[in-house]
Order: sequence, then structure tokens, then C-alpha cells
Amino acid sequence: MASRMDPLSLEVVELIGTVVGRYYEEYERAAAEHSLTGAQARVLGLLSLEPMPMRRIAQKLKCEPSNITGIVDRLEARGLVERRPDPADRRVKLAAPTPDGLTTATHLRDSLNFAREPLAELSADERRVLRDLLQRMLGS
Amino acid sequence: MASRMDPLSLEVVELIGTVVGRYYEEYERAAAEHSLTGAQARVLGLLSLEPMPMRRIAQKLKCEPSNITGIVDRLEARGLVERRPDPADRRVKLAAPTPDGLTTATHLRDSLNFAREPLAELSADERRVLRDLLQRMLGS
DNA sequence: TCGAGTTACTTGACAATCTCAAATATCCGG
DNA sequence: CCGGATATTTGAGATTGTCAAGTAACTCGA
Repeated sequence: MASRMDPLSLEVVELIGTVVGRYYEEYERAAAEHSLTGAQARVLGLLSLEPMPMRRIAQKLKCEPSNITGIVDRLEARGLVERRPDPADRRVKLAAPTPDGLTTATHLRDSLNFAREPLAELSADERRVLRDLLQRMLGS
Repeated sequence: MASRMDPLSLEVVELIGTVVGRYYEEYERAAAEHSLTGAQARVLGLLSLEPMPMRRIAQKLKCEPSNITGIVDRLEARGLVERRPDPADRRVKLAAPTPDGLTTATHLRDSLNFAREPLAELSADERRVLRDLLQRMLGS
């Protein structure tokens, strides 16, 4: 039971909750700056790294494939994403960012200020320690 | 620009993104275990700390008050929350958890395993360091 | 090569979340 | 008491999400 967690761990969980809240806020704000919803921004950000089948987007975002259809529809309607046939499998549609979409994704990343100012508070050594602790916490 | 962020900071931001993803997943899972949506669980969790006016819930959750109306409606329909008049201001409705809601909120907290196992990887000293770094990162 | 079973995507129905604008009731200051 | 501000609700509409069903295309064994 969480109530049996030691006070120190509870404190850390609480802090992580706060970090999560701030991160989400910031992400939505950055998306809205480009007239995108959070979900649209997440899909576009994913595709800007690498075009992929609809199904894989759903797996990455842990939702039903039918949900992705609508989100990609809206991104496509705005000319940020396009559906390409997969030469290897005609059932598959590869979603890929348009040049415009790629630009938007870059701007989006750039306007995601989260942790830029916050991290400035920490020295390089401290950031290294933080990185290592988070890595171990997340496991391998 | 984020692209001018040093590689170390980028790495940390990336890790925090992963933490945020895992936390959200875990939160939704815990809520679903009690047949609640994430939004409903957040409102119930908030009210379990202290009853408050609808408006204040909206401020805490950074959304429109009219949105809260619906969420509290659903919690009320399930007997987890009730609306009480504010003796000091008849415009205000105080949302408060029922005994049942309070129980659910406690179970919800208990079933939120996030960071319980992950933190077990870290020694007490390391957790203290992590706490301090997060605190400084969040400011104040 | 045929056909059964699987896989990828879409569609349609429906619920929840969210915003915005408008309506209602109440408060407060002059 | 009146005019302006505040708290909540209502209704319209967009988006996100689920589930079930449908279509097209792949795969593999007989």
C-alpha cells in the first residue's frame, strides 16, 4: 500500500506529480501556440522523427487505431501530414509529415521551454546526477 | 531555442518526458480500476483533501468552470461527491466527497503504485538527492 | 492455387472532456 | 436600491477516446 511508503518516497512521488503537471501544462501551451491540440502535437512530433504506419502510432500512444484515424485526418486536412501507401503492404498507410509539418514540429520543439529555465538552476554536475537517478528509476 | 540546449539538458528533458508518460499511464490505470476517468479521479482526489467551491476546482485544474459542472455531476450521480450550499455566499456550491467518495479516494491513492517499485531501486541517500534536485528544479 | 484466418485501416455510434457564449441567481459598492 | 461583478449552469460544438463491424489485403497450409 502506498500509505506504507516511507515519508521520503512519498515526498518524491509528490514532487514528480508536480513535475508531471507542469510538463503537461507547458506541452499543451506550446501546442496551442501552433493551434494544435496536445494529441495532434504528440502525433506530429512522433512522425517528425520517423514516418510510420497508423497502427504503430496507436501502439506508441497506447490508444485504439481508430482513434488515430481521426487525429491524422485533422493533421492531413491542415496540410501537416500525409498518408502514403506502403510499397511492401497495401493494407498499410504510412503517415509522414509534409515539409510544412516538419517545420511546425521543429518550432513546436523549440517552443517547449519545459525544464529549460528549471534546469538552469542546476549545475552540470547536478544535472548529471539527476539524469543518472532518473535513468535508474526508469530502469535500464 | 531548445535546439541550443546542451545535450545533457536535452537528455534530462527526454527522461522527464518518459517519467510523465509513465505517470499518466499509471494514473489512468489506477482511476480505471475504480471505474473513474482520469479527470474524475483528479477532482475526487482534490476534494478528498478539502471541500471547495466549483470555481476553485477549475482554477486548480486550469480549466473552465463549466467543465467542472459536468465532472462533478457524474461524481455526484455515483454518490462519491455532493454539492453543499456555502453558508457565506448563496451563489457558491461547495463540492465535498461523501464517505463513500473518501474511501474511494483513499483506495485510489493506495493503488497508485507509480514510483513505488521504481524508487525501490534507489537507496535512501539517493532518494534524498533526487528530492532535493527536483525541489530546486521546481523552484521555491 | 484456393481458402481460412489474421492484420491494417476506416466507419459509425456513443461517452467524456473541454471551450465558449448566454442565462440565472446572488453579491457588493455607491 | 441599482448597476456591475461573480458563481454556477446550460447548450452548442470540437476533439479525443472506446468498441463493434466492415473492407481490403496479407499469410500459410492443404
